[in-house]
Amino acid sequence: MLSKRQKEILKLIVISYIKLAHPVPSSLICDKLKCSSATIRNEMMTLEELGYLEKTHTSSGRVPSEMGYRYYVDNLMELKELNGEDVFKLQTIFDNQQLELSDVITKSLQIVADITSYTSVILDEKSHDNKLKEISVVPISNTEVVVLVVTDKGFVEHKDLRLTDVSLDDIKNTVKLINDLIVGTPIDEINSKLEFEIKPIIGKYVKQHEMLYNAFYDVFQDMSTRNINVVGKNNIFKHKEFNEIGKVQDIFEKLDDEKTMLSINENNDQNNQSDISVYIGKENNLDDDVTVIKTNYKTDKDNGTIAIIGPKRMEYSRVVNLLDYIKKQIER
Amino acid sequence: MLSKRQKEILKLIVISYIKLAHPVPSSLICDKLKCSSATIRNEMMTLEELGYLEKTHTSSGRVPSEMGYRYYVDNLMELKELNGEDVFKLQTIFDNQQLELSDVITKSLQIVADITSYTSVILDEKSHDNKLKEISVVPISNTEVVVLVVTDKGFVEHKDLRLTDVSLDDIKNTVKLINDLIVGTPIDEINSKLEFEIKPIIGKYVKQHEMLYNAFYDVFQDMSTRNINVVGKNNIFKHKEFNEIGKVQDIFEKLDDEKTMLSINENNDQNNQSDISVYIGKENNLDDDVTVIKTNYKTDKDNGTIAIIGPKRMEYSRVVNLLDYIKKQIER
DNA sequence: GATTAGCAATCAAAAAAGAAGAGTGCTATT
DNA sequence: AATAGCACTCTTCTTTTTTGATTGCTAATC
Repeated sequence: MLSKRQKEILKLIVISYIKLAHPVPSSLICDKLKCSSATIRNEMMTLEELGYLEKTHTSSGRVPSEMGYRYYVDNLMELKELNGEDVFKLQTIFDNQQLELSDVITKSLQIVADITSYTSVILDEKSHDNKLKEISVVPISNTEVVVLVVTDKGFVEHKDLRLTDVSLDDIKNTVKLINDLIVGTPIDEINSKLEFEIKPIIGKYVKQHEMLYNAFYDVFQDMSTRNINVVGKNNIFKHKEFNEIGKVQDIFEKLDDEKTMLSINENNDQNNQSDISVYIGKENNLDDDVTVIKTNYKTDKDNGTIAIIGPKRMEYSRVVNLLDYIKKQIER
Repeated sequence: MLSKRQKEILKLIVISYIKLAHPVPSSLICDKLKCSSATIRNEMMTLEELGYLEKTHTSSGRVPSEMGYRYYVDNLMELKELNGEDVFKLQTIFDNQQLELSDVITKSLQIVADITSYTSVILDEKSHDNKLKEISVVPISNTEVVVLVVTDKGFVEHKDLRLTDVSLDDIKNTVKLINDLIVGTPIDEINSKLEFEIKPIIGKYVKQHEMLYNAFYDVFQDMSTRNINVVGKNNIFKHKEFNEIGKVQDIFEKLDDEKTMLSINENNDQNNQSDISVYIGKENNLDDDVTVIKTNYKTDKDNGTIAIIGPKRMEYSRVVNLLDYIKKQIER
């Protein structure tokens, strides 16, 4: 258990380090607390022994350890009101009634990336909980047809079919079959229905049924994959912890890697009242030198995760506030 | 006018420098030509005076100048057969009949980026020469409607409309109007027709006509913008000319900048038989340290530009060959 | 007259050495 | 328990030295 003064010192060190990006010397703390640097040094020593602080070399100031950041986030961080300017910039997005939900999310996280210099991530299940509403067929020439798939929440996907392989009638019949039999089915269950209910029937009377089946399979498959959107990647360059070319490359490659990015959504810890999770350094699967702050959102149309990635030396409270604000706004 | 031997030496220096990424010493050349290093040094001196070569410092080997690269590309480069392995990898894409054209282009340029370690760019006019084929309306709930716009070449765009603002009938009538009056119009001319032929009519009887007009305007606007697709950005990290963090950042920012990327398509020089253009260093608008090699393609569906971006020390002949091959394949 | 051998001169890059400064840990004192 | 004082450590910056690659020039050779 840390003493009150120890907490105070830890907090000041974390805050100073976030601001200055430089190991914090005892002198800097003793200015703010009314005691001498020697006293602070003693406390810093014990905080280091306890694992909350680290040194970069024997005679350097102190830097928060991951455990130190964790303690700060869990116990010391104050969530003040969101900065007025930040709110103002975001509000222009939320007030714009013209925008579709997905645009609102992207644009607001673009703004967060811009104002914080961190990197935003949006993971959404394009068609979570969407059900097939209607498939329509639009012939566009003698040799080509466009098939349009619409869900009950307004999500649309399309696919071109060439008539060299299948006849227009076969397509129309197949689509009618799908419309009759599996409209209303959730998107992620459609492909099994397609296989067991549609395929056997079209198999009988459609010549190139294999090809037709594959085309629809692809469309539905595509609809049920997750969307990954990373905004403000170039902000990575702005932080001094990533001033080494190999480091930046590493992170860029991870930001481009689907598996890694989808893993942001995985370890959902429930024990968090505000529903915003912070993963510091080794706690995330991305990179030991970054922190990921994320939250999930649910709307009647969509379901997804938004996250901010930055150096461990991140403005934790500001980012938590921003995410919280955005989450609430998009859930309205 | 360069002597035969001077050409030989320039060519060898360019090739060696491309391979070794290190100023080329006279000794390296005299191994290949049968004469002494002193002779080569003399020739190198005159080539430098003429502007084809440069030194990094007084006693360094020689590096091709931009003029040297230019001379190499215009006069010395041999376009041998495309490497069998390269062809093989690409062929798997072109042989796949299932893929849509845009996927074929993206995937083949993805492969080029992978095998060369350069960066690929695809600029396409989504709906170049596309004409409006049909607009259809799919109601998806009591409060929401999806409007689908399809062109004669199978390009699809959609837009969600909320019924809080406009009635379903108003939408249907407007769509009928558009279908009756401006189907067949090229996409990039539609918005002026929309303004002068549709807006006045709906203005009379639709309450929220402004909002409805804007919605359609947005869709068509969106359809007539150009698509920019950059593949293999992270390959930038792999070249030693970009081993400085500021340099990489610069290039990344340019690769993300629409204006800069669209400018790749601008200066079209016709005097090039093979239709493949090479812009070395200052010749391009991107960055003095890169070369851009590009070509335009035309198909019945689409019209666009593909380009490869790499260091000036680029495998010119290989890239030209690859682009030429891809261009021919997609134009089939 | 072109080519070559030989050699001093040049400069980058790497390694070593030195100087300055920031900040600590420890000890003795308040 | 808190503090003043000071030697010690280690980084960073600057300077010097060393090494090695490669050139340009001169004089000899083909």
